[in-house]
Amino acid sequence: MDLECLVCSEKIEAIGCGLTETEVGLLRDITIAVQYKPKEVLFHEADTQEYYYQLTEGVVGVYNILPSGRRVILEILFEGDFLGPFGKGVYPYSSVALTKATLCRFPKKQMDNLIKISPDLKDKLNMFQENALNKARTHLLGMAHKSPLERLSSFLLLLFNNLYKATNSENSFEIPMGRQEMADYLSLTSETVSRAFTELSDKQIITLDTPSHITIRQIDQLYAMVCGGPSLEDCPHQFG
Amino acid sequence: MDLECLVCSEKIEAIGCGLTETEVGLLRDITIAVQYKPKEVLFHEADTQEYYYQLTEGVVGVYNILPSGRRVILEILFEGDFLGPFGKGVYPYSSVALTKATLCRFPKKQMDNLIKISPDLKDKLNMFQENALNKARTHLLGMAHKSPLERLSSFLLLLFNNLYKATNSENSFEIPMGRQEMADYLSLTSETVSRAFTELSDKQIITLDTPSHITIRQIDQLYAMVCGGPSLEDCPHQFG
DNA sequence: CGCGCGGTTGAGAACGTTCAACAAAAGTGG
DNA sequence: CCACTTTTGTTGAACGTTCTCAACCGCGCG
Repeated sequence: MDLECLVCSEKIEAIGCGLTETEVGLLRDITIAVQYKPKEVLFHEADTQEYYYQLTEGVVGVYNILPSGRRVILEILFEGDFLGPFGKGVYPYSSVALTKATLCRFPKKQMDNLIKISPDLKDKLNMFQENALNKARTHLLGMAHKSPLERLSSFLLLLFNNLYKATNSENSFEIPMGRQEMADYLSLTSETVSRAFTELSDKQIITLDTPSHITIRQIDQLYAMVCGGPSLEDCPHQFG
Repeated sequence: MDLECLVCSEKIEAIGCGLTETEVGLLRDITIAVQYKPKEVLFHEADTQEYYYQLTEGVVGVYNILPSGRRVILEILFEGDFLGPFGKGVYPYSSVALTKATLCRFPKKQMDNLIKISPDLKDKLNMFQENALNKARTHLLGMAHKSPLERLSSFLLLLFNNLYKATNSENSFEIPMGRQEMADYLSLTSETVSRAFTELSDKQIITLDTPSHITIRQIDQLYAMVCGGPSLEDCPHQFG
């Protein structure tokens, strides 16, 4: 997974995004790769924006804290996903590394200037935004009138399709977060998530080797849980 | 409410969106205003895209039907909101008029061509997309771990802020849809929505003159229901 | 070795849904 | 314009499910 970020990639240099060599060089100079440990916060809601990020390795979550004190994880980001731009001024949400994560960090000010002069760069960022909109709508759909089992099933498929589909033939992988984080993403409690895991396990649909190492035994059953049909094609709205 | 659509407005001609007089003229020729009655469908999910729309009057909903047969209303559109572009190919959701509605209808093909040559037009549409993303995230936040009372309260404030805030001093207005539609938007049953209405009524926070004519008696209580504080400022994430 | 954290499991309470009856409003036809 | 029919909204009781609170387990770490 040697993913290169927007500015590191050869491609962006090749097509240029309408930027001169000098400009790309400038951006490259001020852009660094940053590393985070699990549960480290990248930025806080309502802080003034300083950076945009692109995730090159690991999994990152974006969340708000409700007045009640509850945390809602709005979106989960995977490799290649982009964080920003976010309207003007301050961050509209907080961001936390769910696993060890590597990101390319772009200073907002300079990036904004480059966006202004490069239509291609702007297009690229709009693509990311469109992607974010699709993810948000899909998630909304996934939360509406769904049981914990359905929610967890669709979540596991989301992980599987985004992280591990190509990598191994065993259909077994490490879940990149804890029960509470899944609960905050799925609008459940951690106990209910736990019960849903044992239920999927009892039904022989998955196996849990450890709480976070999972093997999918009947992926068709997982799809059926979510969509009614046994494969991805039966899910008109799910998984991008 | 004499809102003019993207192509009808003087502004777009003035700044030109990078288009020539001829091009704007062309677009205007092929763009017509269309009217819908309540519950009329503008387009169906999975149909091939033919048109984009901009809502100039009324309220429109966007929805998907789940495999279970349940309808989920993903977004509610108000005056000025734009429908499209939606990725490539087919509509990703259906769209229905909730009230009598007037929209400007743009043929997709020609519109796409104009987008290609006009950066300003593209920017405008990206603004709409950003707006849609914010709405989706706000809605997601509003559904997470919320009671029917909280959901209905935030929904009523959404309506109030989008439709009636400036228009009258009485804080009384017509709800532009039925109980079932609100239920589908709030992920509840129509019975639960009904109960939530009577509860707000019992608490003297609202008055229901008819099922759809509402007067907000204590708007601070409505805000408190949603955010904890008594005014819009206490809601960091709500209502745009 | 024992403490602490994350995860699992259980019992009870709280809440929303379901099903059903009823009431009110809107639409239809004489 | 009124009576009839249909649709929409309200209310009640029973049920099922998730949350809450609490105990317990297992693993890792000091």
